[in-house]
Amino acid sequence: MRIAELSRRTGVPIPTIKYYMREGLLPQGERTGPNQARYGEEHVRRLRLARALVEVGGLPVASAREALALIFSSGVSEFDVLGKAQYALTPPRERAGDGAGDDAGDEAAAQVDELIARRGWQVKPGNPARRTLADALATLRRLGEDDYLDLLETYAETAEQLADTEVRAISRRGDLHSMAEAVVIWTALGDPVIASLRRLAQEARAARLLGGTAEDTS
Amino acid sequence: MRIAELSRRTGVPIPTIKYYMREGLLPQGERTGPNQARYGEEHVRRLRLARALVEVGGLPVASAREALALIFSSGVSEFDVLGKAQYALTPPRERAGDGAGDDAGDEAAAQVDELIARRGWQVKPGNPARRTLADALATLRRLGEDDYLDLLETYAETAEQLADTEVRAISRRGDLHSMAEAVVIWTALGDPVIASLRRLAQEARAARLLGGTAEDTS
DNA sequence: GGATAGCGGACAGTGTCACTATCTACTATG
DNA sequence: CATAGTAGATAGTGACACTGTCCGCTATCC
Repeated sequence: MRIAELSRRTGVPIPTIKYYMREGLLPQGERTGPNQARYGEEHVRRLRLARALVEVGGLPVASAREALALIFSSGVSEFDVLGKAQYALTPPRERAGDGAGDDAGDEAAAQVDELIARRGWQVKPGNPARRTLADALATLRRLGEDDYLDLLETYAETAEQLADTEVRAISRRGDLHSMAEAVVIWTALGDPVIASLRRLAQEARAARLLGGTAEDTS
Repeated sequence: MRIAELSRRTGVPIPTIKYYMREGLLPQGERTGPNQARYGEEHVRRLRLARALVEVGGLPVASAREALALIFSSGVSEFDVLGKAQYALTPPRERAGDGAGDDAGDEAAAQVDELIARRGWQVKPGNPARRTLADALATLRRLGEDDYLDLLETYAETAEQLADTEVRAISRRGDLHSMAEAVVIWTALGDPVIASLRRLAQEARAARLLGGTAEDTS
């Protein structure tokens, strides 16, 4: 198949496909001449995947490249697919702002460690989610929301349930490639799915508790 | 207080503060002369909030403005704080790509409606989370992950638990202003907190189930 | 009272990011 | 052999979130 068909089948404009190739999200097609190449089903799949990560998952192109490289490489064992995917999928974050004499950050980091230990979780010290979580907690604390501890407990409990179901579902996959793919897809797309469901459930619960009606306020 | 102190106390550079004022995230200070103004505690609080929404919550500046306007206005009843906050906090999304003969979108939208109905949730038809969720599900379907139904059920269940705890916590706040603030903060910052916890729990669960160790793979 | 630092406001500039457009030389196909 | 399509290179675009600079004025310290 040539590039026009690749574009038609995926809905991605040709210039964008070329851009993705330049950026390493897609490999070159099989060359048949100085200005001709052929693309196969793997290109279709990989392009769809790239599009999903960038558009729905909101990943930066560089992170999508990492994630795709992970999926379509052969050097991963099932023991570190997940870790590597998490590294690839977490866009780099700069150190959060250090105001004057601000120790909220350190306290939050300690709190994260404590939470992980208390739950009996085995988490690598380099997992970027530690940092993200600590940053968010530090911010919460700076905003005076220091009564977040019970909410955090609920969140952690909930996250455990999610992770349990997810890891079980993933481990049912046959081959390693399919597992890696599922890990990336669900890590990246699970976030918006969960966020949406949370909002929907919030509105429903609020309507019930506060007696609001289902009228549109727009 | 003058702008230098405002900057010092919040860690936000002066040019950025000026920019936020231009963009309506912060109101003008109380003028004391043609080129002098005074800022109060409310400015500090509002600036910290703005910063948190943009930096940690990842909101576009325009959405942060909406959310702040909601908090610091008086015309909201407790019945629609949540709905309005959700509208304000959901960055506008364009219609997802329509490839050739693609009905995954419609099917996904129907699936969302069905899920909401089955759960007995009362959700306004205009809630933007419907669209986000439908888009994500459609993408999943296009990627061939059509076995997501049981996972979705777990997610929905989980979201309900979260929402229950959250709405209860919010409704314990005294005044409406504090409620509005909490809704915005927790809606925006809850997402990264939950996402991080999910990743941490995933790694822990995976280590347990697949027998991975806690070595660093970096 | 004069030097210095800081201020508010306007406006232009910067860096990043994800594309998008154009051009050239070449190829496939009716 | 005319037309449409192609690969690859390079430059341009538009959105976004700042950031820098300048002006005329003010506050404050010696």
